[in-house]
Amino acid sequence: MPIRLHDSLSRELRELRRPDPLNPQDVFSFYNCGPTVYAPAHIGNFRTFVVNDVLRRLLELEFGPDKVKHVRNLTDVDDRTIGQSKKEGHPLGEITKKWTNLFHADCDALNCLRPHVEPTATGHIREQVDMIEVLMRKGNAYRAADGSVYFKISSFPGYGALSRIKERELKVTNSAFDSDHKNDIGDFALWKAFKPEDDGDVKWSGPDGAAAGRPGWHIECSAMIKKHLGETIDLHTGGVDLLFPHHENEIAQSQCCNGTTFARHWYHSEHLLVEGTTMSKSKGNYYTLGDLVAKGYSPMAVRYALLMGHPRKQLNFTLDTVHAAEKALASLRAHRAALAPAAAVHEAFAPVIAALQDDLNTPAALGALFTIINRKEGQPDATSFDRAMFALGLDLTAPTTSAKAETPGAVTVLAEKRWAAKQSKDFAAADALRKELAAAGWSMLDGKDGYKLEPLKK
RNA sequence: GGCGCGGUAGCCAAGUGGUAAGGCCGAGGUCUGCAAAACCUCUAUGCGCCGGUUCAAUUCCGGCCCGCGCCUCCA
Repeated sequence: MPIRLHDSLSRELRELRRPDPLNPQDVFSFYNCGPTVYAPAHIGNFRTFVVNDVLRRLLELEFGPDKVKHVRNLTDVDDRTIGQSKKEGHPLGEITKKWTNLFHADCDALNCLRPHVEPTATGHIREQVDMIEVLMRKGNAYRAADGSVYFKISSFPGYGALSRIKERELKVTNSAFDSDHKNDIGDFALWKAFKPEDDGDVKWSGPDGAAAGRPGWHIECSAMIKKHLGETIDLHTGGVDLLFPHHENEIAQSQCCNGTTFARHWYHSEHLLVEGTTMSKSKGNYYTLGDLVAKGYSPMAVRYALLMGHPRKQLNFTLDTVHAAEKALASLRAHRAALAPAAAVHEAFAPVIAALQDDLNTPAALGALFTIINRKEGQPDATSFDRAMFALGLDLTAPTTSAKAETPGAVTVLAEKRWAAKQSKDFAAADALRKELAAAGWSMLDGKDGYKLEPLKK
């Protein structure tokens, strides 16, 4: 069954290209815009990366693990990274390394497969400069008075196709425009001239005829895609917010530079909302993975929660959502353990994969999963179940409560006392101690030969 | 103002021109000193509102109301 995916450019459901099975060199090229490493990524960011991870897994299942090349970049130089570097008083490279490490740890905890290549903007300055020089030679870019280089959108007739920018009335506040050096409000920076007051010591020598400085944001993706995946790629993805201007600008740069179609297929995942609105620190609804883990939720439950909504619809994330996810996951673990190796029904969980192949319908896939599990007749096969788990990226062996909070000594004392009371059948005392533990925020789970302590949720 | 998306049970959320998946919560039950877990059963005569098309609409069309996102560097 082919994978059908919504294409942001044509706005239609289209089949993904299948690599030529007769040509071993032919692989499906997949680029996913990655994070800017200047702060911890929040769960909204991770929604996009988790959705893309499901896509990656689906592509591997469908085409074969060696027939997919997945590239995701790290933006390690821009206003925000430089700003953070100045704020913390550490070199840019040190700052971006720190946040890259956390990003990787979070991705691992969320069971996201590592991309095959994870290029950085600072690692590809030469490639970016090369492209800018080509664009200048071809008349698609010009040098501004301060030595910056801008892309001239009027030189690219196809500009705006992705975002339908021409049909918009730009809400223009001219203040930003006036302080710039561009000829047209829509022109964007390919190369930004060095400004000592803003940029600290971050600069590279620029394209011929331009000042020293650093690349603009959009060019990095164009350059890294060209280097690692080629001039035309099969699939380019990201969050909806990247549609304009980022992806629009990438198309303009790449197509003017290379003279070829940039991406055959575009896919954008929608935003995550928290308690019905966008995340922001001031609203107190801004969550990182670490925040949720600190509240006692497991990363796998967060992943599950992020898959509970259709990727192309805004998903309203609440703590109840993660709680529901945690419970659902526990149920899946129990069912997996009960599956017999010898199965009566093979490929029982194929509908789960089918739902994903139909425009990455993750909530329908999860629904199908439980529908099959709840069926009374027939014993489904574990192999098929595991395949579905792989596609969704749900690792049922992952710890249920990660990074368990330290148990306070006083709580341990109470627990020991209660266990002793229980062993001596003094149930009244045991119950009283259970209440004390609950008051302290802990729950005691009795086992046959011992107990476990868990912090109460929320 | 422009572009786009959405309004389905207490919460989250699929879906279909023929009468509403699934998860959570809740209720009842089995089991267990208690709790937890597990298992069983139940939980939307209705899918924002008003019209229209149709034998039949939550699903198509029109209008209205409400919410959300984007509109130059935010996944």
